[in-house]
Amino acid sequence: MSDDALWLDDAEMETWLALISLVMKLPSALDEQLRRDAKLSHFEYGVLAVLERAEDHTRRMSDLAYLCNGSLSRLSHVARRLEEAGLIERFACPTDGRATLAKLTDHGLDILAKAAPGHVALVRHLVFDVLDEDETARFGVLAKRILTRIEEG
Amino acid sequence: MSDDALWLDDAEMETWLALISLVMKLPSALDEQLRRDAKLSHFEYGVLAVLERAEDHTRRMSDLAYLCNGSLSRLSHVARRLEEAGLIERFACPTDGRATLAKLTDHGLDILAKAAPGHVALVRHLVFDVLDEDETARFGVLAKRILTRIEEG
DNA sequence: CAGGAAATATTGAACCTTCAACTAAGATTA
DNA sequence: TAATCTTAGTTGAAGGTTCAATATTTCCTG
Repeated sequence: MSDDALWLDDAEMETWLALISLVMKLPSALDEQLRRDAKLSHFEYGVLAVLERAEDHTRRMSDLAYLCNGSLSRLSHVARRLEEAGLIERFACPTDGRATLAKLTDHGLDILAKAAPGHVALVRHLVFDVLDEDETARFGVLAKRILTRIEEG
Repeated sequence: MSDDALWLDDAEMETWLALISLVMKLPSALDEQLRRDAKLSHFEYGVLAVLERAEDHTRRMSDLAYLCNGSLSRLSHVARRLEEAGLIERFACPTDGRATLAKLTDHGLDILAKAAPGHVALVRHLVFDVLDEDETARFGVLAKRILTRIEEG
């Protein structure tokens, strides 16, 4: 970690304040819409969405946690609630006795399909309606660069 | 809200996944360092940092909540804990009987000063070490544009 | 292959945030 | 100015997340 430059200059501070505000406010905005339209948190929506794209609508808990950007413990609690609500089911992995597989149920797929259009519309409204094609690409590149740093830690 | 384009194209999806991962992982990264070095959450650090820059190290609760990107209720709970820990104090506003003012104590300032270098170093490491001057400016502009949308909602 | 180390997942407790209800004070208006 | 509306803040309960401890299985090593 570079310790030389010990404070942020004005331009850096301006960008940092924008980023940190974005980071703190985007989740609430997404949660609000999903909670209202589908009684799901954004994290729960993410779990369903990842499963929907997975082979046989099934994934290992630990893979799922990674793909959903959450801890395994967090996922485990959420999975219990989703299972109780009948949106997913869990069962032992046949090839690795330690692993648990989570699978999207038909009901879960229904709920996801009902929630998705409103969610996508919001994402488009908040992000892609204000970024042109070029800006979208550049923004993604920079976000990924920061993300890589975070994941290295 | 535009309802026309109902799904994200590949480039948009790529950028969206990067952004949402960033949004979900940055807080934990910041929390971890601050928790370890100063026993503060990032939100608590933000409260102290905003007060430090305020006139007389004092601000109204509602202004503070806005500047910290949190709800007034959240701030109220956090302020109680910070007050119990002696990092801030609260007192009635002399000019508006409804308002409460929060003020950074000397002890709070000490704790903040102890936490700041590590925090800034982490921010620099995660963000500004991987963005040049031009990228920093552009990234800030785009983040602010999205932020504006969120705040309009 | 026995024993220890690492990986996978769950659980309960502690902690934090959100939500809704409530108190109190200032602003508005009839 | 009395009645009402709005603004500011706090609080307790409900719900979600983190952290540490635990159980179980697999992998590795001597």
